[in-house]
Amino acid sequence: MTAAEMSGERTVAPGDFAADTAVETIQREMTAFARRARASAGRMHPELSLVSYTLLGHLEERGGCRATDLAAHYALDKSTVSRQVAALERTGLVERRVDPDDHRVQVLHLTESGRRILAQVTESRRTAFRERLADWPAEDLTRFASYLERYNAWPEPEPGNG
Amino acid sequence: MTAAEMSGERTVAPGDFAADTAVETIQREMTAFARRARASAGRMHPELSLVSYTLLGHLEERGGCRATDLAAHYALDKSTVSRQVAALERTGLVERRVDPDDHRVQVLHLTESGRRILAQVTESRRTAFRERLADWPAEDLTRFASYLERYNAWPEPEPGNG
DNA sequence: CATCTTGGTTGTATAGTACAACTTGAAAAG
DNA sequence: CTTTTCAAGTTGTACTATACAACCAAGATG
Repeated sequence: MTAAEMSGERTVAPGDFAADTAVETIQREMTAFARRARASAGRMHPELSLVSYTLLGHLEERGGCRATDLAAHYALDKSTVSRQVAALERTGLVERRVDPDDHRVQVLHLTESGRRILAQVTESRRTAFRERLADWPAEDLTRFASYLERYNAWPEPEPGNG
Repeated sequence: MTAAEMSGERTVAPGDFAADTAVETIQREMTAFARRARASAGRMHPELSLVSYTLLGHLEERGGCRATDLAAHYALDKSTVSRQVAALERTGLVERRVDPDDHRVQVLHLTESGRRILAQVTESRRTAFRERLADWPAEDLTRFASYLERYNAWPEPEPGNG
């Protein structure tokens, strides 16, 4: 056990070598993960890319929203979202309803098919994650989950909209 | 049995709801992170993409290796690596030396410039990560780091070479 | 030598992305 | 009520990362 660990919890300070190497490791591992995730998601579910999956997920969670909201939430350019949504509409997973109060706005909703596919992919992803995490002690899982939430809570700059 | 298990921690079992929601969270947060990482890395360092960065990093770590090794290590198709390396060579960050024992093989090495740029980007990434993790207790950092390593240790299928 | 294997490149196609220019409709300013 | 400004989306264009298939070149094996 390191001195840092023995002395209880401290925040990072210059010269804290254990924390330094931990930061290095986090950086390296997050990078490695990021590099792989897209391709591996694509291989797992050719029918729904990682991006489409997250967009559908947001629609389900929110019960429909505007393209602009998706762009803001996911730090994507509105043109990117426009094309993604167009593709999802073409494949019948999403439908647009013009907001009667503001004809510029198109509120996006999952279709029945969209809901079904999303559920399928969610289930299959869940299975994969479960398998991957099967040997983990429950306490480590909950800690890992909270670390990730905390890590991701950091605000990132947004393109096109920020 | 691990120390964790002895101390009352359990691995995931059906019906363990705390673990279930933790797995959900991990899935959601890893996904969110993966979606953002590339673009955010690109905004941080327009001069060196995430992929190029990791390739250079591997070259530095190994003190030079073959394109095929990079492809295997990063689960990339050899054509992808070929083009990435070609780009890195064009920008003078990498040089190739034909292996005298096997003229098919081109051993890749960082150039001085490559080493310098890599160091710069590493430093700037390190700073960003440090800032982001500044408020974390040291113990959480080391745990998070070890969770990530464990998570990433899971083998993923390789395209083109696997 | 003939064939197989290995390392690498090139042709082609696709997804995802951004930025800039544009359209359309709403809201604010005069 | 115009005119200007703003907001939501779309489209044109370009670029990166990627895969797969077809290929070439050079060793290795029969």
